Amino acid sequence: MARPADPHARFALTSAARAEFVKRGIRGARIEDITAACGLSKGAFYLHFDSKEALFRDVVTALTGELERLTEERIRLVEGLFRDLARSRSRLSAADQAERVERVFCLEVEADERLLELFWDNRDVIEVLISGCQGTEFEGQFWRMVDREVHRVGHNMECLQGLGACRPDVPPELFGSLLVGAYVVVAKQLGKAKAKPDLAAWARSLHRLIHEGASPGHLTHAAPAEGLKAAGGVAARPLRRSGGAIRRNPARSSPRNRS
Amino acid sequence: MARPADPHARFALTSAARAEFVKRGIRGARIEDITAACGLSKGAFYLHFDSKEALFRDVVTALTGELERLTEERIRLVEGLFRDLARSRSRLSAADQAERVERVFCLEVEADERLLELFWDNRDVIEVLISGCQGTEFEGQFWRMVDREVHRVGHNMECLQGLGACRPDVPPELFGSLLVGAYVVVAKQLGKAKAKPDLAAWARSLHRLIHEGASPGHLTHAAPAEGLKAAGGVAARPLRRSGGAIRRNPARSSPRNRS
DNA sequence: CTCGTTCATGACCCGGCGGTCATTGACCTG
DNA sequence: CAGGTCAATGACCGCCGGGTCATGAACGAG
Repeated sequence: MARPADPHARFALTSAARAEFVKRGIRGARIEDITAACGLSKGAFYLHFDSKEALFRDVVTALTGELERLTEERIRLVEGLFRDLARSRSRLSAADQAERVERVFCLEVEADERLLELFWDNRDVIEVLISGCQGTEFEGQFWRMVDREVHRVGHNMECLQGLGACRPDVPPELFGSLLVGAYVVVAKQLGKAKAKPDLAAWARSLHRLIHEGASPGHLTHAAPAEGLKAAGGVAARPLRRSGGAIRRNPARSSPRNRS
Repeated sequence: MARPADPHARFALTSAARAEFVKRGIRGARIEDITAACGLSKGAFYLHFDSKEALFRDVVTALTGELERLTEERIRLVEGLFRDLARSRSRLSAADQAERVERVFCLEVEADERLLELFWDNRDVIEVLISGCQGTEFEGQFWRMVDREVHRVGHNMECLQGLGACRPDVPPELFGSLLVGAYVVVAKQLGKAKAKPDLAAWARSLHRLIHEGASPGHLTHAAPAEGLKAAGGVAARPLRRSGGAIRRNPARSSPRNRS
């Protein structure tokens, strides 16, 4: 009947807690600091949450849920395309096959763009998952996700190898470590970034670089792979209409901090 | 005069502390657990160290010192080669230039092999620096090193771009994030690894992959870059005599843990 | 206005751990 | 063997911070 609870309290506590977790980690954060930051008392905290960990669990669950959604979606799309390719492999012209393979790359890039947006919106939580959750139930969760992703990327590349759309002399997991590693580094950098970098351009550049390699002369080799039986198009201009993907705002793409 | 100190105590304490730090982080580790693990009392700890942090500082200083030595050595060698190249750029034949550029890659790979050995020997310390030092003076140290490395690699690639030995349409720092990111991921994986993976093969494969890209057909393009004035050789068989670098023991190269 | 309900407070309790120090006894010297 | 030194011990102290709960006050219903 009486005394309606402050409707902003829960949100205020969550925000303050996130900031405090970033600063001191989950174990290092003091509940009194969190409540003081939003003008409440320690007791008020326990009206809304059972513990620091419970609060963070809420936050992290929202993130992982969204993450899982994105991942399922991307797997659904890519696997569909792979099945499609495998089924009609003999019937499709080389050019058609190449076009489908390119669609895989586009899907991956687009999915990664969405992923990076999510990273940006939750960069504080990610920071905590990476560096600030020792001794809690969340310890290791980030790196388990990393392992999963390394594996997923590896699986994808294995499929592409089977289709002759990817060099077969590289262990698939190496692609995973490479790609995911880059994402780990930016994810960590986002935590310190002042302004939001152009994440989409970054993702496009990255995929293109991995695909084509660092050596110059990538614009000239239209030579076919043996696996795809003279597909050719994959190597040429692979990602999107791709135009200015790489080398759009070079400085902004990976923000540095400190001198 | 009397009662000589146990000569093994310091080492035993350090070892036990490292294990405990990995398990619980620096703040989470209890001094009594450390001393109990080597059959000593809490007081004994303070005979040898001022605090947990002081102990870990010793350990970490040894590692960073070695790291710095390796890095200085690699910079000295690579910069020397770059100066050499820049000075004699017009006088050298295209083939000679390409040969020098390839030497840069070899140097980098060899330096990375030594780096990975160091990672392996100190995988416990690295684990702590990554995940277990929140709230201590070591917080962020790992990621500062990562940033430095990203920058260093970026600088290298910038030099190579200037020489036409690296595609110029990629922001240099992107190479850094890519390469260093992969190292971060393995460094973390080493912490959980049961057996020592073939780190040298891994480093060779990685550099080669970044250089040549994932697309098939990398064996065929001998097309020249404009910067190096028809150098060509860089793209062909770039790293070492390279033979079986990639695809030697594919499963072992990036150890997985858990199912 | 009165009363009951729920929110909110912060003093308090308590367990855990870093760090200390009086005491013990192992070991060396003479 | 006696005396002296110093490594080693572990009981103890004090602080810190998570969690509780008696108390008070804000609010709505009647």
